[in-house]
Amino acid sequence: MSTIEDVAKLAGLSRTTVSRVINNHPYVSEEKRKLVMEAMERLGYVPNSSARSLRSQKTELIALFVPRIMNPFFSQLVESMEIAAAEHNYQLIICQTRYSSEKELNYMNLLKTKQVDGVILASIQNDWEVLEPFLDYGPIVLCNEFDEQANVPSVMLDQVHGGYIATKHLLEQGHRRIAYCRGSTRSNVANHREIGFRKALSEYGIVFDEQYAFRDTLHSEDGRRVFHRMLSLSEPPTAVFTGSDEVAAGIISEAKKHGCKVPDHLAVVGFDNQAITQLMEPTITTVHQPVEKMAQKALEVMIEKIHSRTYRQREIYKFPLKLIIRGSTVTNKLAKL
Amino acid sequence: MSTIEDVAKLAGLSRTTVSRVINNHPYVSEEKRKLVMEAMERLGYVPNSSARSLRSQKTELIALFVPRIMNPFFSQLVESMEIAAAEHNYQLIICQTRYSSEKELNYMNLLKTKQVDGVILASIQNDWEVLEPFLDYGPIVLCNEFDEQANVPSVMLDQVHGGYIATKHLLEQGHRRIAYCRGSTRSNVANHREIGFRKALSEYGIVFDEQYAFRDTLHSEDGRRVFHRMLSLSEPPTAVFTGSDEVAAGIISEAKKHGCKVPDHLAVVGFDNQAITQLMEPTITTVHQPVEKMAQKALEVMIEKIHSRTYRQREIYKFPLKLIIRGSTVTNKLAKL
DNA sequence: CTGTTAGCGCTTTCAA
DNA sequence: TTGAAAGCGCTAACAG
Repeated sequence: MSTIEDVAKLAGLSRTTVSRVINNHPYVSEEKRKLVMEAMERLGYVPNSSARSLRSQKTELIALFVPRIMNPFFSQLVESMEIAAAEHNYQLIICQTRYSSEKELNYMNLLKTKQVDGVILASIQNDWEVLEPFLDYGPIVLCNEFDEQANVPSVMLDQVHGGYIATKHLLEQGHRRIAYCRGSTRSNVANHREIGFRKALSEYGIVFDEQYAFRDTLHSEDGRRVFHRMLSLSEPPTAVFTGSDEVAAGIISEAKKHGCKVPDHLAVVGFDNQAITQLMEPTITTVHQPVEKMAQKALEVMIEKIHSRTYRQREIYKFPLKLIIRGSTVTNKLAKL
Repeated sequence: MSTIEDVAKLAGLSRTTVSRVINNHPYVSEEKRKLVMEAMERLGYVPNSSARSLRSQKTELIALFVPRIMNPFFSQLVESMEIAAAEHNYQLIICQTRYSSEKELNYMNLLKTKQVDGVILASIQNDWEVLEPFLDYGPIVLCNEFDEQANVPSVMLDQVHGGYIATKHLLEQGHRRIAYCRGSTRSNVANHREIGFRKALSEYGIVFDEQYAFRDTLHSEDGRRVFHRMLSLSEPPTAVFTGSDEVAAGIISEAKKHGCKVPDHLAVVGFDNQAITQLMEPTITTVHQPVEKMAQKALEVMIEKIHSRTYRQREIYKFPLKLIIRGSTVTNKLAKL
């Protein structure tokens, strides 16, 4: 394991000069540069990153917080973020909070102990006042999630609009009794979608009926459960807006199993535009989210913050969502038009 | 940003004593320990991890190489591995090779530069002789993947058996013209499955017909493509064994679209037991892989290697696979028995 | 253009 | 049971 000292000796120069070559500093003669390069080559020298970090107070590491990776939305976010990070010579440390505020808080220590240069939160499990003090130690950027109180940059999607266009689509198809499935109760993403949902309803003079609301639906199994609960209502809904394609797929699968036709008896809208939407029968109407763009932007903003060292500034970057109409809300004939 | 020095001063003690308290060393009087704890508390002190790493030559970081995260199999692997790592107080750095040997090689420098304590390869893009020299810098453990040449631990699944039981199941259903879809051409995982596939065929006296082989099938779109290519054969297969549930789902979706009944006209076996297998209609017969167990074991082995510092030792840990029979290979009536 | 020197914050001998 | 001091490998004033 050779050090900068070894290289310096072999090249017959000082550590400083070697360091200058490594970091592409100016004021090194071409001659000495060559000497250093050769010595590095001969020794198979690579700078020790702990030493570098200690000295420069930079780790080139960013922590990304997600509830869990298996959720396809977050898989995609992690994938896009890792690619973006690599392009900027940063590495990504993955932290799964598993929806636990305790775990989240624990992972926040990565910032305090200087293990990472910054934290990107794609999920928030604690109140902002709990997280805020960590800004003393490094930048925090919100990605996908959003918090009213947070005095940091947020890169997000227009979830209000997402909820709105999905619901409006169902209303335009003539539906009036529309059920609503959302994920985590504390997420602002879900809150915003609900606002859009209600806005569309109210434009059609419909008052939202709480019996049609289902909270904490995350997986296909939840969808199956919801289907049965909807059926058991005195006036079952004719359409349902869900917060995820998996839930939508669960509802559709269970509906078909019980002879309930989609979309004729029950129209279903998903969210995320995952692969499954094109594999189910009928294919699933859904809302496409520009995850890749969001991830890239969040990473750029993070890097900018790391350099500028101004962490407590609220900035909002919002990307649009797009409704993709497929078979689960319109009959095949129409879908093919 | 307080340092160990600040704590020492406030407590009226030496850095050494503070360090002893931090690291739970013996020979610290209860009285001084309290003093130190209080001082740390008052200052909100947390040890700087770069300094620690530099001094102790440990980062508590492990790099996990995967081709890409979006693939549900690897999502699950990453998820399980992160949980296992967290339990052992290690963090995971994610490296997506995107099937590129160059990117893989580039990421290997994390080991050389001491940014991580070890590398877990869940995918191999370079010949072993290229990777081997990195063992001078730290441990490498193979997880899921396997290489004949590699003189390091491998934690793997019995893919030969997986290919065998899946194929045997199809043979038992009476199929004789069985097509075969596999993923990446250089993966040993796929090679092993193919060995199992051929073994089952030969037990039934069938010589594998290369026209039934489809390579590099990864996504549902590939499945759709394969379906059409199978149809165009003079003697189309009556069953197909695939290397992934996504490909299987693509085949099934396309088959249904063209009035081909599954499993009556075409039986399909997937691999991975992903969520989609229970959502498709028919549900998909597949092979379950104990990903979580494998991930845990790989992590344990890695930690053991980090401590023992003996990296060049071949050890094989193999976990069994299980066939899960569903609707895509047996008619509904039978499936319900 | 190059070298000397002083740390970054921590752990660990060694001596008391 | 405690502390002084050395040094992990690197970068960046500063001086020349």
